[in-house]
Amino acid sequence: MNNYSKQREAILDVMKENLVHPTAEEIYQLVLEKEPQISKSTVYRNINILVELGEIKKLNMTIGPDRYDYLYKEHSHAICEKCGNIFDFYYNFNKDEISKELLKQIGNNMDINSITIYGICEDCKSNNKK
Amino acid sequence: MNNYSKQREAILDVMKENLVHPTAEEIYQLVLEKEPQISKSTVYRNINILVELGEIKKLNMTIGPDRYDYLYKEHSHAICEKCGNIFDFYYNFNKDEISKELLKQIGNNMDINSITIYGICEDCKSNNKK
DNA sequence: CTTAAAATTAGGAACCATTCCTAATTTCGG
DNA sequence: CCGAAATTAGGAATGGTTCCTAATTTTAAG
Repeated sequence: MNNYSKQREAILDVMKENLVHPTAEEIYQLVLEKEPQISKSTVYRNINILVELGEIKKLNMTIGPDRYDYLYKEHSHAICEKCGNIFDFYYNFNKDEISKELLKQIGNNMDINSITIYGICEDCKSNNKK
Repeated sequence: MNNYSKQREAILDVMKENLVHPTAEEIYQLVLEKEPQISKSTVYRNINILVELGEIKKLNMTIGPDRYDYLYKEHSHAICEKCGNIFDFYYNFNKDEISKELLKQIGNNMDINSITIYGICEDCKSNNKK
């Protein structure tokens, strides 16, 4: 099972130890502490491989660079479109019913990977300097 | 009310006429037909202004450049993380209950703007050349 | 109208995040 | 071991987007 390169292992370790939705750059900085010679392209390449393998999840941001999440436990995300803050939360979406609706409406039997809430957080509502 | 520049009007018109989730580049190409001298920076700047004003919505993609949607009617999106296809659909998410859960779990009274499903579409499941 | 201030523009440079390229190194299977 | 396959470091290249500037357009007031 452990047939990853040590660089890829180090990246996955960083993700497990930092459940804070880091950007690729932040992952790179953290991995540097374990593997000081690692290159940024290796980090990007392995992040993509880990996403492809389903080990980590890419979070699609409205602002700023993409972020990544280690899936220690199933959860959803609520993302503030103004400040980019990501909140983990649990909600029992009725995926079966949503799947059925999708099939009915779009004629496509999708596999649902995740459900994300986009909105405006409390701070951004009150700090509304516009 | 019509105190938009003609360039901004043209962009909004293009969005109303093309409910196909275009990228910024595609919007630029379409607007060129109406305003042949428009520059790409004007398109980007006005897209951002229209998003800020809530006239159009930015869709956060797992792959490829961001896409935009004119909100002719409230709907949700199901996005394929592999091919980037976007499907419009209607589902009566219980936003009040979700809001309450968010407040309880993350202690933040967010305004929910949209709920997006990320998954793998039927085609990408069967065309799985991996 | 005239005019000054404010907003917007075109065009291109700059920027940032990410991917691609290459030659060298490491890992894997037999 | 040994050859093939995978991975790496490092840097160049790319793509998408934002920023800068001087010129133009729009707006509001007189």
